[in-house]
Amino acid sequence: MKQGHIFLTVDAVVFGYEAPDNLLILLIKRGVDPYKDFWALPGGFVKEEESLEEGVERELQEETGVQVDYLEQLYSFGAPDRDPRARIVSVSYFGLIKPKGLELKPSTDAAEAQWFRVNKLPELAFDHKLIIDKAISRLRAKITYEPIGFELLNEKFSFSELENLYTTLLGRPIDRRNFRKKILSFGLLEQLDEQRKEGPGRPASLFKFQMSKYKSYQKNGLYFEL
Amino acid sequence: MKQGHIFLTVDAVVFGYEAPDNLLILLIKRGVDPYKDFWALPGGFVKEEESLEEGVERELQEETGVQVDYLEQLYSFGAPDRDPRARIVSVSYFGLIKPKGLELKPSTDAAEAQWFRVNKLPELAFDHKLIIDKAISRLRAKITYEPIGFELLNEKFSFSELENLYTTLLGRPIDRRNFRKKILSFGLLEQLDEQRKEGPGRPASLFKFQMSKYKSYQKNGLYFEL
DNA sequence: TCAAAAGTGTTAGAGGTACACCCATGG
DNA sequence: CCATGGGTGTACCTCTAACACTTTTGA
Repeated sequence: MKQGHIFLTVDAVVFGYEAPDNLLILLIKRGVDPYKDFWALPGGFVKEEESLEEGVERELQEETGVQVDYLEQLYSFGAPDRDPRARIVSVSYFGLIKPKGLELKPSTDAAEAQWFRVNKLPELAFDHKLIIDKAISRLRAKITYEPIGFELLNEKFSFSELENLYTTLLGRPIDRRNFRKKILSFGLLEQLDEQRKEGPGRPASLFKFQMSKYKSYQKNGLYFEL
Repeated sequence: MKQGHIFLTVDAVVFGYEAPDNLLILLIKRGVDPYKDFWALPGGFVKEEESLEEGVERELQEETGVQVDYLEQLYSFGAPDRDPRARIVSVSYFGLIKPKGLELKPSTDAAEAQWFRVNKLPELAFDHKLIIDKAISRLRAKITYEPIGFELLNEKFSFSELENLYTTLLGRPIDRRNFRKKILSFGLLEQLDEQRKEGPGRPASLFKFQMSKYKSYQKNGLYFEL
């Protein structure tokens, strides 16, 4: 089996959402060269017996203590010069995490782990900026045709939270009435007998996304679209 | 730099189209174990100094003699047991080729290279069936929102060729008038002063897809959609 | 009673979908 | 003149997009 020394890592772009308009990304501060003290995506080498997904989840757990609520493969980056040490190909993943999982408990590798606002990112190690840009595009595109936005909200949420999330992600205003109509027309939300009263104003009814219903609809060819 | 021995390959799912209703995939017959004499996707190990794309294109050239007209990354497959020899991660690519490039001239590795109809595929080596299924899904989805179908037709084509292609890929009938109206409404086709007369019937006007126009529209946020 | 956020319907226009006949050519 | 495939227009209906006032609560 011939092959030059090509190494394989996995990296994760994990998004969080902070009401009302902050999209967050989880980064770690590198403790070693190259790019010592630069911020970088969590990730690392895959173990020989674990799947790529298991590798990402393990690295995330080790470096930041978080567990994602949603994970999918994003893209593989393999430019020959992307890492100064050696030829390293990174299979990158795209993760989403609900607000209640946002606390960080870094343990092993990472000197620090921290959430950054997407529009206030620090300078990044390697080609991680490129990876993040791709992840943001994917997120923006994907929320218009798959109901993944719910993975950025807690299980119970109000319509205005959902609306703020979409406004933030799409970067443009949304008509509240049309939005509510459209979302409700999918029949995928369960309205709870519960309201949230915080701050001033009328209390908001809380809803729950019915994932199981979505999955069964999906098989029968239902489409979720904007 | 710790890491178990993980190897990296690239594989390509290359599609061709044969009028009026055959979608083709390019396969090679394996000359060595494991899976000796099974059909498999063209691909192989990446050289240390070449990019992943260069690797795919080189392997394709070596094994089948074809040059793709379109290439994009598909997905990376990395289940620990996908190759019986060792842990091998495959970064798979998705290629399209115009009809005039369909002739095969296998040269180095491959005992044979051959086009197969998608609905008459042989048993495949490794997890290549899985990769192909993913590629077909991607192709089906993508032709509805990006003008990649043109990469499966020669530069000059008639509307009925385009219509047959879409019918084949989508697996459902298309209304000729609505289809023509929609496609023309994008303003991306140039009608040539040329017709094709073959077989019986009225000669068909030929068209050309204006890629450069598409790319400049794209920057200004135009959408191509079904 | 005021401020703040939640909740609610209608209308005009655009776009999608369904549908059938004439045209140009070769044999 | 017949067979074969190419080319064309209209009407309905659905879905989208625009738009403003009332309700509920806490202070």
